Amino acid sequence: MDTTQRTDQQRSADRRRRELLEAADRVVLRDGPQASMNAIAAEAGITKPILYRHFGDKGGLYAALAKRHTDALLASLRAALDAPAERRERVESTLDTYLAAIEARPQVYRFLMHPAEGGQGGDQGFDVGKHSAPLLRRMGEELAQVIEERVDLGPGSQQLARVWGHGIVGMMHAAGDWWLGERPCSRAELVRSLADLLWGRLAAAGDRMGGPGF
Amino acid sequence: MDTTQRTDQQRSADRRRRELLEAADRVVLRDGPQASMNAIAAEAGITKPILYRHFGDKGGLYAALAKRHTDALLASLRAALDAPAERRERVESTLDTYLAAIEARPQVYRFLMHPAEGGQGGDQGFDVGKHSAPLLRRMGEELAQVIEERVDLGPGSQQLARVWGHGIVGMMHAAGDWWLGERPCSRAELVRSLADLLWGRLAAAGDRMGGPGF
DNA sequence: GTACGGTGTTACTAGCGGTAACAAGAGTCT
DNA sequence: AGACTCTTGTTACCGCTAGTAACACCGTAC
Repeated sequence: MDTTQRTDQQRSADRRRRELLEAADRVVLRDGPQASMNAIAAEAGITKPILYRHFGDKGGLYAALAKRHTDALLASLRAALDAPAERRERVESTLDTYLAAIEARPQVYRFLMHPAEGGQGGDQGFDVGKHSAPLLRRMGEELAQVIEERVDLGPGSQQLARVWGHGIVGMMHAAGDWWLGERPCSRAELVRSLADLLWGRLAAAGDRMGGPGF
Repeated sequence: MDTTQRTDQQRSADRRRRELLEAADRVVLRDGPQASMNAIAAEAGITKPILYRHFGDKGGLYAALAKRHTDALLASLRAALDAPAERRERVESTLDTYLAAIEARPQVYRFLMHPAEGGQGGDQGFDVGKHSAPLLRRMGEELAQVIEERVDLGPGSQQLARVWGHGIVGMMHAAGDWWLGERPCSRAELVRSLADLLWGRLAAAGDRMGGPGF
């Protein structure tokens, strides 16, 4: 009686929540990250207070929205990361997966990473500053875990793996961001270049002028 | 007559501008990145429209503010980057310079990188999203130029250098951000770990379980 | 019937970025 | 002297935002 009622209501609420998130998604993808709560509510065919009842505040809505995309992206990355292949191949495949994702849906990516970039109007966009870090952090921790599991780094391996995880994710992120804006080369070339960097080609290359003393 | 007059006025305007920027700096460092134009104007002892006459809009003020810090940081980095030392030493020194800077003035750093992170109030903070990229971009391009000048990368070196420049800067940034938040190790250890990563230790390390086939 | 929990609305607050309109001082030209 | 202009400063406003309070409706349980 009470239980079935409750579950029914809960289900209904969950479905509604999903609908609202999808509406928010549409608006954000259309209007850019500075989409207002009013606009999202209108797109969902309702008014603001309902949105606030479901998500608390704008940050809550954003967090829910970001979690969806982040989870999806992380799942893809995990697949590439855990593939039964050689390390170099796995690294390249992971890089490529990430870059393909941001290439395929740049607006989603920009929304997750850069709060209010597009649009000429006011700048009260989503306060993604508080949340973009968590995305990068999650990716960094995930990668760190995989590194620690699969690579033999000797003593201090856990700490080293975490540094590397966050570092590599940052490299991927920044390079991808720059590449997405300028498109100076193909995705494959970018992947190769980054993998080369991780493979120590910087250390292996010779100096261009004079000796190391100058 | 006209010229001296003009230069006088220009000088006065420049001085005023600098005063305003210093006031803005104080407010941003005190109130966090969500400092309002009103608050900055009040700190400077004036009212909003003057601020707008000097900087156009909030983005302009932020850009001016960011340029000061960015220029200072870039100058330090250039010094470390151009030092007459071996490559590994130069890399470590540059990493350390950057990390020391963000360690010494985390509030400035957070302001430059993360728009509205602190504070519990409204989220109409500085719209740094539009401008944090430029900082990373500038660092990336700078590093790319140094790499291209000093490292012999064979054909396609320019493009490779740019990819690496942005990638390394991103690595430094993300790792530094994470490190600043968690402080899991000393600065020196972090520097060493990152340099090791760039030196190909990831590629050189052995697998932990099974062969590369699993 | 009536009380109730959920869904929805309208109407509002407080604060933001940004601007128009106006006032006052200082130097300049006639 | 008086009018003209330029800079510096103000007050008062606009339109927008996030977020909230208060009220209305509707199906169900007793």
